[in-house]
Amino acid sequence: MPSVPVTTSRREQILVEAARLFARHGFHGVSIDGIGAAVGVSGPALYRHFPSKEGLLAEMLVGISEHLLAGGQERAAETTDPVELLEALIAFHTDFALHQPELITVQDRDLANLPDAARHRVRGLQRAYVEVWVDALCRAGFAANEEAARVRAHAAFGLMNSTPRSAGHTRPDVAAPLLVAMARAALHARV
Amino acid sequence: MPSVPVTTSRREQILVEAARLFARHGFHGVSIDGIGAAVGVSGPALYRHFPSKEGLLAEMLVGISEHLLAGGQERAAETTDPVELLEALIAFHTDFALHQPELITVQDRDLANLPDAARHRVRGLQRAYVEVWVDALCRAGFAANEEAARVRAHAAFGLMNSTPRSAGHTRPDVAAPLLVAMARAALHARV
DNA sequence: CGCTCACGTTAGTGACCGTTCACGTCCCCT
DNA sequence: AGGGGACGTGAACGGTCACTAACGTGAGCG
Repeated sequence: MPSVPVTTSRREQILVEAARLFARHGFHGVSIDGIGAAVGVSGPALYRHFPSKEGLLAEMLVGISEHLLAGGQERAAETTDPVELLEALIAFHTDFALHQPELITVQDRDLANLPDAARHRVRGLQRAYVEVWVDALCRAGFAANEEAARVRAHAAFGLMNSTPRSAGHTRPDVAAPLLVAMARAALHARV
Repeated sequence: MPSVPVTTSRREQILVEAARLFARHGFHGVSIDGIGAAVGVSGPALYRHFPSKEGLLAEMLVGISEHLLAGGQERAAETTDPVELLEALIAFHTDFALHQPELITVQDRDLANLPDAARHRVRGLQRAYVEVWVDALCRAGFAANEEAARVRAHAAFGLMNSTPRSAGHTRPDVAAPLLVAMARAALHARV
């Protein structure tokens, strides 16, 4: 019983291939026909599955934000000790960044291309995810105040999300412990 | 005698405003007319100063890469001790990222939109800049091999380049020491 | 003065692209 | 059997946009 469904629906195929293309060429650098071709159908067939090109992007980015927030909240619910929680958050986020580099890339490059409603939705989810980190950082005593905690959290994201830049050259199993150690050291660092 | 020229040429105006617009909306999300309007002329006047929209982007990205490489090589020439050199590189890069967040954003988001020749040029310059860091990291004993050093360097860039995400909310003079301390800790971290 | 050249302007033009339309096909369900 | 819905196709449409063309203007200068 595999953790990934054996029969990948057309919808999911489209989402996966679109993510790859968006990551490589940017939202506006990819055409509807291009996405269709990548999944073996052509052109306007996408409109059987998504309301528009922007709607496709919206589903992608909302999905990512929800996944991250859910993972963060799950760890926060399981772990009371803030230092331990940070450790779990680092492991979770690093794992995601290493296994889904395209999603990471699209997430912070093409947010601006979302229609207003979806963009606000994603921003809200992202803010909530950041708050999980900020709360842990404050409770752990690693940040003087929330502003500093936010800077630290974003810096850690930047660090862990660097994988799309150095991956391809590097196997995930060698990069992972390195990134985890670096993120931990950065978050613990006294200024 | 100001360090910034009093009379900003039209060319420079265009480069500055285009950087702001590209950072906010992405290369394909900004029209020639939009750039013109931002500098008070309209539309195709740009072609008096740049051969094409892609040429404008090329000049921008090549300029950034050259600036970073020059700064890195300068520090490397002045400093023999590798740990000290890393300190200088961190200060240099953090300062750039904090004061030019738009350039940082465009640099790693719109590389793919360059024509082939310019893109290879920029990639070469970036590689050379990374090599300055990799060399220092290896000599300092902070990385087991060049592969690990490259991962570390990219992770540090991601950390320092996070400023566009958390800036706007945060004054540079409070973020700077924090980012420097985090980058140092991350680079020194034992795995 | 009159030539030139740097710098603008407005009005096209051709290409691309998101989206819609009219139509076909195959499977499922009563 | 047959009807309907899910899914796909190719053709057309409308808008946007990079880029070009034709033209204007004013400053430097012999």
